[in-house]
Amino acid sequence: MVTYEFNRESRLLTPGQFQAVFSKPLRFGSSHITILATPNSDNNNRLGLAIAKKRVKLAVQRNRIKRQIRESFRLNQHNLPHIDIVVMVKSGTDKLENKEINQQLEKIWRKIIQRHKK
RNA sequence: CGAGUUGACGAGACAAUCGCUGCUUCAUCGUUGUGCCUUCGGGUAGACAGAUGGAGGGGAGGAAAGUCCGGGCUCCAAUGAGCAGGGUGCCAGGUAACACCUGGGCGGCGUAAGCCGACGACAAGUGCAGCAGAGAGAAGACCGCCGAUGACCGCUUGCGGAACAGGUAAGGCUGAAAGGGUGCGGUAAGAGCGCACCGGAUUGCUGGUAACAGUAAUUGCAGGGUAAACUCCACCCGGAGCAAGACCAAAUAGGGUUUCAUAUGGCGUGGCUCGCGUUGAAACCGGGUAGGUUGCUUGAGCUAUAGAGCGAUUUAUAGCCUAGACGAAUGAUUGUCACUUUCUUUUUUUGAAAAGGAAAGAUACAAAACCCGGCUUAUGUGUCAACUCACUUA
Repeated sequence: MVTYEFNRESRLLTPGQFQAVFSKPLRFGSSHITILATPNSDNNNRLGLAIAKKRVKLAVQRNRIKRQIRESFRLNQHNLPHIDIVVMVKSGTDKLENKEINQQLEKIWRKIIQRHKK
């Protein structure tokens, strides 16, 4: 079933859920973005964002990056296996344009899908 | 038309597709909660929760920022007063309050519109001031001026000389600052020594609510600066914050009460005895973690009209509801237009300007986190209004 929805069930909400991902992650990365992933027991993919104030200083830039990640996740989630994901960001990401962020994310989604098939 | 000042408004627009989050409404479901009925088996309802789907409508700012002031609200503590500590500081008004705003005064800047100012007191006590300079606080003879008077030398015996005693703050030098300023008189030279004007101080009068201003008389001038130095004076201030606070409340562990069961008991240690340790079931109660709900947006609110006031502001009436998220929504992509920058073409041309085309552009600063009133800082730029100066024309 192809869905483009993104509601509260598609998000990591509590510190416990975040800890579960941090404790035994599979790492995927690109030059500016790191993704931690763990298989989950639900029928959903769930997304969590960890955009540190230390890495991206302005609130406006943090919001922009979060929205780009969410949008990309929303459009690609039907291809992914059932996993929990935490996206982290490195310094300098606020200098990237929306298109560049998207390209990096799509690369990572492909990596995850390949890994899953094996 | 050019240069500028002040104030107000705006903060890209529209469309398509895919989404996020509240609200309203419609349809369907109803195995759950809930309501009603009950012969306690269940039946029934669709008001409210809930689920699914559809439709409509709302969804960041002028600074949301910095968290620098002031309040509301909440809890804690409270009878008042004082001390400590902190804050404010020309006057009057506005306000819930303020360090804010308005009007006024004074001082400074600007040709002007206008802008800027912690702008009480050195009276009491204590402190601070490098270098330079003769002297830095009831000052000071370094250069200079004088040498009338007294002493000295010369003689023409009342004049000259020299500069010893001494006089002198007008001039020079030093410094951020040298003990009122300018002019005339005066004098040996000078000096508020005398006078005129200006300034200051004291006292009175006039105007003003006041800050203050004006004016008259008196007084030769009253002994510097610094209080974002301690200090003094006047006034103000209890503490902590929405992670405040209120409510519901799992799982696991533990607490209390009651009832039942029962103790020469059971279990553990141990070969056994003694000894030591430990204790079953049910109901109820309170505390309370995770989590959830609330606080949470109707408010010192906004708009219009009328009245009061120079104004800040305020009064009355009418209308309106305008974000409430919580690992944190308000978006993404594409297209057209607008805007900015760059390049280029044509026309007129001294420079340059106008029109057209193309390319590029997270389109300035920056995003709510309980809510208001301010301040400060950031901000590509656009529109409008009032005013000032200069130039041209009449």
